[in-house]
Amino acid sequence: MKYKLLENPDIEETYDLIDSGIRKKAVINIFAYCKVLYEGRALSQLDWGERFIMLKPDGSFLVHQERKIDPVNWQPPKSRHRALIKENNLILESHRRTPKEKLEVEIEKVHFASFALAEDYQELELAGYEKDMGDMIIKHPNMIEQGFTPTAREYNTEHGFIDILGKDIEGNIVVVELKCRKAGINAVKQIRRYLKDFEENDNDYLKEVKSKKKKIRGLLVAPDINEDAKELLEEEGIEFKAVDPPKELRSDKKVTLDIF
Amino acid sequence: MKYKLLENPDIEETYDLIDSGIRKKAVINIFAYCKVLYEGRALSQLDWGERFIMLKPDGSFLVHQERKIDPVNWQPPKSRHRALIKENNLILESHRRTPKEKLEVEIEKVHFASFALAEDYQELELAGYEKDMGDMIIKHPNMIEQGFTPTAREYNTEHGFIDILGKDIEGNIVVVELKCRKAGINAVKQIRRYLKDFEENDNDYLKEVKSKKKKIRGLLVAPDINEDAKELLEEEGIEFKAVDPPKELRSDKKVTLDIF
DNA sequence: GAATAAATCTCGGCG
DNA sequence: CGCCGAGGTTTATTC
Repeated sequence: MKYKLLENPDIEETYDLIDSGIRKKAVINIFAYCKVLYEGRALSQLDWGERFIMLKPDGSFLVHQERKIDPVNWQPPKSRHRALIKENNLILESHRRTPKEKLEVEIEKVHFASFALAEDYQELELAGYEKDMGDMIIKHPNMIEQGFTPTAREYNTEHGFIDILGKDIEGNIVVVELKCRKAGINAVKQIRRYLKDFEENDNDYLKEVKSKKKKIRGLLVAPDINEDAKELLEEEGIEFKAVDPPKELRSDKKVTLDIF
Repeated sequence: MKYKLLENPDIEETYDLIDSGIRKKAVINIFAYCKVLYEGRALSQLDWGERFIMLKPDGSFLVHQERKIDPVNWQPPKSRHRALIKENNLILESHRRTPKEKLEVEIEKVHFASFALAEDYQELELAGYEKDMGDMIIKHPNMIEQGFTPTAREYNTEHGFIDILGKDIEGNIVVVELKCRKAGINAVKQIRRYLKDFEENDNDYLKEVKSKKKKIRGLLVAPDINEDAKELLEEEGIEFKAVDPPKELRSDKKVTLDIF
């Protein structure tokens, strides 16, 4: 189930929704009449009122009022949430170890609530960065590996653009994803998604692969990779090549929209 | 209508919901497959993916992914939003003048969308602040006015706690609201709400007022007050008394939960 | 883990 | 409008 939406649910229905939402690692959204208590790096209280509550699968917890960009109360990623029913009210608790802090939301009435599994493989790309790295690799394809030949740039798939598409020395297709900073797990998920899209969609490359018995390789190119990403990488048979971004990367440049 | 909730709406239904939500000054929440472009203090693009979008009536605009407490893209308060339909996709635009910046969200598919008018009269109360001011006034009630006598602290009403309840020299009831910083319009709304709650609910104070033909006065106590607040204050017949918070306010103190 | 630096920092206050 | 300072800053990087 991709999402679930409840209008005017009672406390128990909401409890079940939150509980299953947390287990599914979904994003939970609630509009409710509530009261908030925070104890940790500071101590604060927010009396009864109607707010928007968001629980994210990374352990973030947000309570938004109808003003401001920042939440009025929150808990950072990696916090642990749980729900419980006390005296016919719903209590949402979020804890963190270091520093020790606790957020407690008491809910009296829920207007609507939902959980949703968001498919999102994209990271925000600030202008200029990946672009510079791509330029460098198009210019010097041997940086990636001996005999690599780029065939397309920003190749469109259903879920976004493959940074560089190319062939290796044996004629296998290579799907290259560039990151100018240490690659995280999302970069690997992104390549995995592209490989899937690529294999599911008919295209000239795919015909060639099938007819000539060639492989499709996934290759992540970044200055470094973190532990989580490395694990998934090996699990998925995706490769990694350490490449530092060009040095002028950090220089201030005038960027305009036309680079897209 | 307090809120409206649409499941799996088409682009035009969503457009109508957003349009009326903005006019009603409601908070709008959307879960959708979208793409984001930002141009302003920086330049960024976020390719297609499923995200949570929130538009607030103060002009804030948030795009949340399923990680982090900060939005991946946003626009600050006082931005101007509008929706339009282009080639069967829904476009949400948000502009700001100084600095000039623009956020553009292109939406292809909406899973669910809502607007909601949140009743919320409370501001976050950080421990120690109002408390210190209250202590000072309980100790020296003449600071507020000659002959003022506190009768209750944190007096409970339906919509929160009245900071100090007391009597003036003529025996009229005084509802006192404390702010340790410059009071805004919300402080006045809060007193107005308390006065209403107080008058609607039976209690001993109210009986006394009725039997002895006394008045109920609203009094805002803060170091200063802004123009908006002053206007509403006079309109509502609520009074204001300038009082600076105690100087030790900023000192680090050990605070515990029992102060609430 | 702690320490450090950047951020479309945000938010409030004051001139 | 601007600058300045604080924040439960958050976030990523380095050690």
